Amino acid sequence: MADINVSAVSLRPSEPSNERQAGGPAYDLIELLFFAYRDFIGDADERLAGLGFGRAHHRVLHFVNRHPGMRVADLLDILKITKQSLGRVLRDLVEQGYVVQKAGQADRRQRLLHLTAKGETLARDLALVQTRRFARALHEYGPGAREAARKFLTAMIDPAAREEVERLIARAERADPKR
Amino acid sequence: MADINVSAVSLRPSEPSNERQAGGPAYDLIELLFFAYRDFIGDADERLAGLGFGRAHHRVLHFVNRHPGMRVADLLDILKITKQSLGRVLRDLVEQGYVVQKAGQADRRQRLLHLTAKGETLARDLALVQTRRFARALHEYGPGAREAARKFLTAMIDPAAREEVERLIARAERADPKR
DNA sequence: TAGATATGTCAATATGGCTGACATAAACGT
DNA sequence: ACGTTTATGTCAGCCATATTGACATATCTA
Repeated sequence: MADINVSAVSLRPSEPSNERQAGGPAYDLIELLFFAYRDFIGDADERLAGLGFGRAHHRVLHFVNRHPGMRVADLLDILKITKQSLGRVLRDLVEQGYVVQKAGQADRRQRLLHLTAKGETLARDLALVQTRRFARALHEYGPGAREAARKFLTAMIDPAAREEVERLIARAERADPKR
Repeated sequence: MADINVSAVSLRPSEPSNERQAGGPAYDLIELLFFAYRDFIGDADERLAGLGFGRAHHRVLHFVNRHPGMRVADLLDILKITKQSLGRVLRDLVEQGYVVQKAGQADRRQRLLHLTAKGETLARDLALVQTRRFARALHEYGPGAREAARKFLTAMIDPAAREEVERLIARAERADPKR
């Protein structure tokens, strides 16, 4: 592999040569993100497994909690899965009393999604263990750490999707400005 | 949900009240990490799909590339999957000439894993698109960004697993100090 | 030589994705 | 008012990737 660094991208162009080499794949970061996400997800996985739920259920709980009254189509857009895949987990969640669907008042074709009290409790529990992980990771950095993390994670998202995600978050925060 | 913030964790204890409320779930960060990881993984997914490979193949390629000569048992430990699950993807990769297995010289029961030139090329290609994403996300921060990201991601990993991951990365970097 | 270890493989099962086809109800446009 | 589009649901079947338990083989180790 003589050309190992040919198409390399400089990670820190402003840094000359002191620490580590700037070119070449950032294997360490790739690996760390892999493990970080594995454990981040693992927090919730344990709790969910006890209820017979999987990650698909978690994602639905999360987004419905965060955007109460969202349409099924919105959820499909966000999760980028098919109606059929969503249908299965949504049915589980409705049958077991975590989610309710209410017909839209303006457009009665819509089945607007809401969590029940039971669903909200679970969603919050799941979010809190994950929040605790973020809190621990950001603890030692200064006051700007949270904003920095937010900016960094945003920059990791596809430019095409970024705006949409930012709008999504802004909307949720407007709806619930307390947190 | 009267007790909504009871078990909340402060994200920025040093920050009084200026920006956002410190208590309560960090829904924004949770969501951003979800999308960031989705897109991060998506970079490689596209490339892999063209070859008929999935994420399982990618993980094997990555870790074998990073730790040449690793044992099957080591890989099972890292990936936390079963022998049977690994077996399938490993067979694919061997049959299609991305991975070779060499009997250990000390212990001939071992089937030490190596990438072929073809495998190395693919592994590097995959790593480079992901590196580019990191580079873009860290670009605007200063020279310390890479180390900060590394520290942050490390802190996101389970304390129990952290040491092992750090050892893993350190070992790989010792073996390939150039990058 | 008797275990223990490293690996491989078989059969069966579960989850969570997918596609394509089709159904229903409601809204919308002309 | 009728036809089309939209929002949703559902059926049947397929695929990838994970699981467990059992068992086989080769090799090392005491």
